Formats: sequence, C-alpha cells, structure tokens
Amino acid sequence: MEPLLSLREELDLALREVLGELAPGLAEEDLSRAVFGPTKSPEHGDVATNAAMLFSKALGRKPRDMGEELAAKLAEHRFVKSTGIAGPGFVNVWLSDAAFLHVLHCVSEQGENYGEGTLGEGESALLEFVSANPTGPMHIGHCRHAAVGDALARTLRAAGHDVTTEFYINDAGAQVAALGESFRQRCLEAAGLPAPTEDIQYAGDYLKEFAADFVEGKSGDELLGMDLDGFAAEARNRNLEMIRADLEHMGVFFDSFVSEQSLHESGAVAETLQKLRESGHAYEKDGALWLQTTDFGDDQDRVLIKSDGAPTYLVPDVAYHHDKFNRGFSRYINVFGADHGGYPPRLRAGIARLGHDVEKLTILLLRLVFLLKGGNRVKFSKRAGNFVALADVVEEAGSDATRWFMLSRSIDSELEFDMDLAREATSRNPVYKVQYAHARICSVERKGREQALRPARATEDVMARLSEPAEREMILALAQLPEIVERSARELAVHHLPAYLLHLADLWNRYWSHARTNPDMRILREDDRELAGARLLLAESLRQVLSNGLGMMGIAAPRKMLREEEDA
RNA sequence: GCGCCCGUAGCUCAGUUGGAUAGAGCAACGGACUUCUAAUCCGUAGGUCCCGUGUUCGAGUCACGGCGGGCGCGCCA
Repeated sequence: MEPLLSLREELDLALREVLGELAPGLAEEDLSRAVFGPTKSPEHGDVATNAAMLFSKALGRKPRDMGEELAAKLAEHRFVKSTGIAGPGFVNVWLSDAAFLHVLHCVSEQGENYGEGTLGEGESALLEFVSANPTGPMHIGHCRHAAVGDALARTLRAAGHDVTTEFYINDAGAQVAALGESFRQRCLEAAGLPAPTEDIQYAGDYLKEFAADFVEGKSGDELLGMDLDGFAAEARNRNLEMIRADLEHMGVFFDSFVSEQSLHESGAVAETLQKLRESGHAYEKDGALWLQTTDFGDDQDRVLIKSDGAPTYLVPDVAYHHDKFNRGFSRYINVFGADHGGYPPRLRAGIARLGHDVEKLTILLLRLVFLLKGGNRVKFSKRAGNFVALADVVEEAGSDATRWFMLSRSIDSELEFDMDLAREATSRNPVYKVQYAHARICSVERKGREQALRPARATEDVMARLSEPAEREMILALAQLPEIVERSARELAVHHLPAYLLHLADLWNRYWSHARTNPDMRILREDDRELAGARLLLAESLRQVLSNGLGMMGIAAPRKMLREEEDA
C-alpha cells in the first residue's frame, strides 16, 4: 500500500521534481532545502516557496526568471490551481480542490494517527527528565520538567521515535545520609525519645508525617537499634512514593527508574572510575584525582576523587551514563534545570573518555518558573522551605491547565505561571478555549445525530461545497499538524503545539460564530443536508486534529464542558 | 572576569534552512446576541524587534562590539 503523504510532503516532492528538471546539476541535499511554507497574506496564495531565490545564484540565473519557470511547471500539478510570481522571486501557489480534499482525506483516513511522521524512524531514544532528589516533595519547577519531558516523549513517539522515559534516583551520597539523619531524629521525636531536632537539615513537615506513620507500633528500643542506612532507605522510599504519586496526578508515568545506589552496589561506579583512570585523561593533583574536562568546553578540570578519598557526584553520574550508553539507544536526551548549566561539559567529557559517541547525547536546559498570583510573583526559596509544591499547583490549577502553561513557552524562556488565569474557566484561558472548541464540536455532532445529520465522506462533491474562505482557511490550518509535529521533534521544542492549537480554536470559534449573524453559515443545515454533511466532515476533522494535538501535550480533549453552576 | 540563555505591542510570549507589509493571546477602546453551548464573535488602536557596525538581492533571525536582566563558574549535589 502506498503510504499516505501529507499535503506538504506531496507539494515539496513536486517542487523538487520540477527543480530537478530545471536544474539537473542540483545535489540531493540542496534539493531538500526547497520547501513550501505558509503565506502571511491571502494575496500570496495558499502556500509559497523561495526556492528560486535559493538556487538562482549557484545556477547563475535571475531569481525571477527561475521563478517564472518554476511557477509554470508547478501549475501543472493536480494540487495546484494557479501560480504566481511576486517580489524578488517568490513562487505563490493557490491550491486546487484536490489539494484541500487531500487534507480532509488524510485526517479521516489516519484518524488519531494523523500528524504522525517518519522523522524518527529507526531511532531509539532514552529520555531522562525530572529525576528529582528523593529527599522531599517536588516544587513548581519540577512541574515544568514533568510536563515538558512527557510531552517531548509523546511528540517524539508521534514523529516515529522509539522512546523510553527514565527517572534517575539520586539515592546515594551525603544528601541521603543527611536525609536519614533528619528522619531518624523525627522518628525519635515522634516516639517521645530525646532528639536534637533544632539542627535538622530536612526540616519540612513531610518528614514528621512519615515519622509519625513509621513509628506506629514500634518500640523505643527498636528505633534506637536501627542504623542510619535503615532510616535513610525508609525515608528515601517514602519520598519516592510521594514523587510517583505527584507525577501520577499530572498523568506522568516513567518507563524506567534507575537508582544510583544500585550502580554502587553492582560495581558499575567502581568500574567507571577504573576506566576513567585508564583513559589517560585522569591525573593526580593536590592529593585528589582529576578528570580533564576543559577540552569539552569546561572552564576548569573537575575532581573525581577528593583528597579525603571520597568520590564526587561526577563519578556515579558518568557511571549512570555509561550504563545508559551500554543499553544501546541511538540517542540520549536529558532535560536538566538551567541551574545545572555548567554541568554538560564535564558529563560529556566523562562519557567521551569511556569511548562513547558523545554526539548522541543532547542536554536540554530548562529555565525557571515563577508563580504569579494576584498579579504578583510569589517569592519562594528552597532554603526557607516555603517553596511552591508541585502537588499544590496541580491541585489548584488541574493537570490540564498546568501542563498547558508549562508547555506554552520555549524552554529557553523563563515562564510565568499565572495561577489566576490557569484557574479561570473563560476564553481568556487558552486551555479552556481549546478544550471548549473541542467540546463544542462534539456538541454540534451530537445535535446533528439527533437530526440524522452525519459527516460526509471526503469526496470531490463534498469538497466543492466547502467553498467559504473560512472553511478553506481552516483546512489549510489542519494541513499543518504533521509539520508542527515534525518540527517539534526535530527541534526538541514542545511549545509550537499549544500555539498551533490555540490558532485552530480561534479559527473554529470565528467560523462557528458566523452563523450568529448569517444563518446560511450554520453547520446543521436541515434545508441542505449535503452541505450539513460537508460541514460536519470539516468539523469532525478539526475535532480530530485538536484531539491529536492535545493528546501529544498530555491534555484531555473533553466531549463536554460543564458549566460552572453544574460543576458542584 | 569567563561561559550559556533572554531582551520583539501596555502584559505574557511566538516568529522553520536569512525572505514579501514583524505576529498571537490577553489587556484597552467601539460594536454585535432571545445561538448548532455568550465559556462567543466583528472592528479599532498599539512596534527605534535593546543599541551600533558589518555580511547581502534581502537581517527580528547571521558575525563582531556594546548595554540591560537571569543562571552557572566548589575537592557541594
């Protein structure tokens, strides 16, 4: 069976074919640069390409002359109604009914798979994100990590990658020992035993709650007889359960959890250290063992073994990535906080010293999140312990709104999370607007079924009935989902999707409202059941695209919205 | 001081290998409704794209130099 190509793929293919005829000398990789893009104004057609300007210099031709030839040849394609040349050499294309029909055909044919692509075919990716320390509750920053990582996984999968998501548990070293000590003191306190709780390092209430639960039914001797590792393990497990539960509330589930402690126990850390020593890039200085990292962009070499004989965190982290690479994925993606900006060079250096292809590793740095309430930024500091908890954000705003806002900005931008807006059930709130558009389509479809009006099948006759500019505009927008998905996967950028979906919702709302002033624009036209069928097909296509897009963001596409008064 | 990121409408931000008259949402202002869900739509206004120089047919986008802000620069993790 012929694979179903998206409109853009078909058009780009045609463009390259024509270019190949016009300029047989062009290399394959040059040809691949020739693409169509959306136009900013209807005067410039439905799609346009700058291919003529791109190649005219190399071919020693005038861009406009080349454009003329391109336009003439493209005009013969079945998806092209007419062409024009404009400006310095843009080729503008007005699409034929067959092209518009092709879009609706793709959507109805591919259904919930519409938008998926082949960019990542044959690629397997290990995607690590969140990896919050099991020493306490997650904060609002982890919200963004969870939302972005999960959406990235969904998007990469849609683009054809085989993705495994992983959470790394930092459950070894000094901080877990400190956690154990804090927990031990809380337990003694909870059991009424003398405990110096004023110096406690992890002072949050959650440890008190864990302790109260843990000491239940245990004797004082039992507690006093427990060693620090026992307390540490208990607190670690309880924190990890809390983290899992929080992630579950956001609908985020990991394929795999890897414990640092297990890497120590299996000997992987020791082995990594040995390999680094043997790599010829480790050296002794000032009683410590150092790794050369400056040739990977670091501003100074880093210590592997401190002069007191203890390894730094770098050793197990390199061991962890050694383990990742040994599992044989074709690429590795880490989502780190921007406060770890100095970290990639040393990690890459370590991985490269072990003989791995470090180019397979991509590290994304996510910027900070600020919580906005009542128009003001909520101040918080981890040290003071008054941070904004992930669980509170999700509970207050809901998972859908939380995800939407966390995904709606480029990862390189700081993000203001406006809680008041996120909670609002009005069109000011983009996630509600998009979900409402979906629900409203479902409502129209329900109403249609009552009148025995159903979406038509995508045929030429049906296409001919969808002649309104608003309808054509919507179909062009529907055609863009595959490109949006591909681009998001290519750039590892999830923020294109919400912008696109918001645009679709706006188009729909506008279209739907036309009926208010013009009854001819109603979808459920009982006086013209053929037209009603055509419009229902368009509505259903839009619903499908909204649903698919929301799905990639991990956000629900509700079939019904409850009015607030019905909510209670 | 060095490295990374950001600087675009009143606000929050998009802006595909450099492309046509720089966009969206929200806010503001002026209109529309007894609807297939007003949780809406239409219209108006709003910009030295931080500054400068350069590259070229063309720069918000690239290069160099500044300015402003964030983060990082530990034998902490």
